[in-house]
Amino acid sequence: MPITIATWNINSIRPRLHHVEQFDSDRAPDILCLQEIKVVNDQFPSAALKKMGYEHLAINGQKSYHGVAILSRIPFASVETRGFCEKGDARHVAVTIDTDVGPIRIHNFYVPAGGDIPDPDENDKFRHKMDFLTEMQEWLTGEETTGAEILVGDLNIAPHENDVWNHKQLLKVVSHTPGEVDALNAVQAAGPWQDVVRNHIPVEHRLFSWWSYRSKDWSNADKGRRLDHIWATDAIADKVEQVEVYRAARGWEKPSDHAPILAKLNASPK
Amino acid sequence: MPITIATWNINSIRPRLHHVEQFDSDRAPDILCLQEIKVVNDQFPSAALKKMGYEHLAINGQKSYHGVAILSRIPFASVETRGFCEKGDARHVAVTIDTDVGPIRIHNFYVPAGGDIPDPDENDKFRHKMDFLTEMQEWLTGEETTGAEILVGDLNIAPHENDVWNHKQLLKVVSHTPGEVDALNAVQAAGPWQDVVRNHIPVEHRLFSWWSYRSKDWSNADKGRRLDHIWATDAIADKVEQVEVYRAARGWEKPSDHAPILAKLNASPK
DNA sequence: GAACCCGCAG
DNA sequence: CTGCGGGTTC
Repeated sequence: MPITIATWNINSIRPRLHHVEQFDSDRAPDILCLQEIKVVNDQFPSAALKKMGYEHLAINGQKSYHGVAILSRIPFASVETRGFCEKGDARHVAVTIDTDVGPIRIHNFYVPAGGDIPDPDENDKFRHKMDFLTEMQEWLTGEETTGAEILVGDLNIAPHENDVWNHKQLLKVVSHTPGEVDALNAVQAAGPWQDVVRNHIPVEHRLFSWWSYRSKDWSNADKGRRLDHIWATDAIADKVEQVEVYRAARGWEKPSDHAPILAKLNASPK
Repeated sequence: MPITIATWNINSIRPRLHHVEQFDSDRAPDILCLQEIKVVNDQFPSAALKKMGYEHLAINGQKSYHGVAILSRIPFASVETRGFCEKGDARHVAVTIDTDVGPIRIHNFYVPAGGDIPDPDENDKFRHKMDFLTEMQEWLTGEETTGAEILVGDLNIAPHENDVWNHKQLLKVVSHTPGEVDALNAVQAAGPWQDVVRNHIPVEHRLFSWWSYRSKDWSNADKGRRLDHIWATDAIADKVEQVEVYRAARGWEKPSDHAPILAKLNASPK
């Protein structure tokens, strides 16, 4: 029995609970990592999600902004959260599950968006994004040695040319600047982690996970970016059998601006 | 073919367009007078309403607050709006239609709510309400001599004992104070106008058109007030065959706090 | 309780 | 464009 892991920036859980239900009934992931839940833990709709079959919840919530959660049908052996940049922002939660190929740790990240101007001196939000990536890289260095790890989330960076609808035009736009891409690559090298989505859908193909609310005919115009990622350490990367961007969710009524991404892992809960 | 005229404080047209559709499919009034549309004319959903059969629209809109409109299946011979209290508030629109009993002018009013404290010295909003009623009375004096007129709207006053759920308790509450009732009676005498709703449903019976959002079990508790009215001049009052408060609308999802009121007029468009 | 605005953030 | 929060009005 494979384990399906999904990641989705839900852009607030409260007006989107029904979207989670729909996604669950369409794809039924075993583990669903959410970002931007925008609620404190007490207001998270835990009861409804447990009813849906997600009996195990790891929530790192926050009022109004950010906030991450991991919903799971599989019990957690452990749960941890980490603060970054001494900010008190809820941007990380991790769980460990026990499987027939050993324990697997799953990190769920929400990297700061970074504001409009890609200059740390002019823009505190961009500085925060870059600092966050540095701290992430330092913390995660040598993860591979601890075993099988998955890292998912809204990393707010589209690294490859075909991760954006127009490479040239976006080189100066926050999310696709060379500085950000370098920083993201440094994080990736720290594990080292493999970009398992791109292992299955090579960089020759365009692939997006986010489309701005501002673009009317989003699907036809397709001015998207791949901001959401699923990574795995070498120890587990070749167990990923299949990946999917569930683009349909972007077309639902009052959607999140992000689509969920899924990875099917050849491993069984133990 | 009788003409059905309805009045409804819709509490913002934008989140309530579907309610108008439902009301139209349930009762199909020929003329629907709305108050508190809360949009400027350009943002009024004219296209959708025309599609619904209301090909003739007289809109006096305003950003955020107030705003009135008359939707009609019957063409207008003329349209007019009037400002009150030199405030620039959009609280009045009138149309004239041609019928087999001659032209009929229909006034649509949204009288100021008046705030919390029923004292013009302490409360500018209450002063504005009282001034508005005085100006209304002066302007409308002798309407009867000009022929057949209908006056509808949210007048924000419940004149009779059985127009509120508890007469004694509401004597000091804005909407049912003796001062307001006197002022409303003075307006009514100015036409003179007949309260055609009370012609058909005598004052011995309780009758409400508004229930606060705050009261949970609104229908059972029934702590309502009759703030919405349909009046007619002597020339036309006896042509009113039937009236109804369409209470069902208050029970719909995300409703207005007001229910629509209808009057069936024994006259035909010409 | 439910609209509106505004400012902030994505 | 769409979310949240805080202030205001009805």
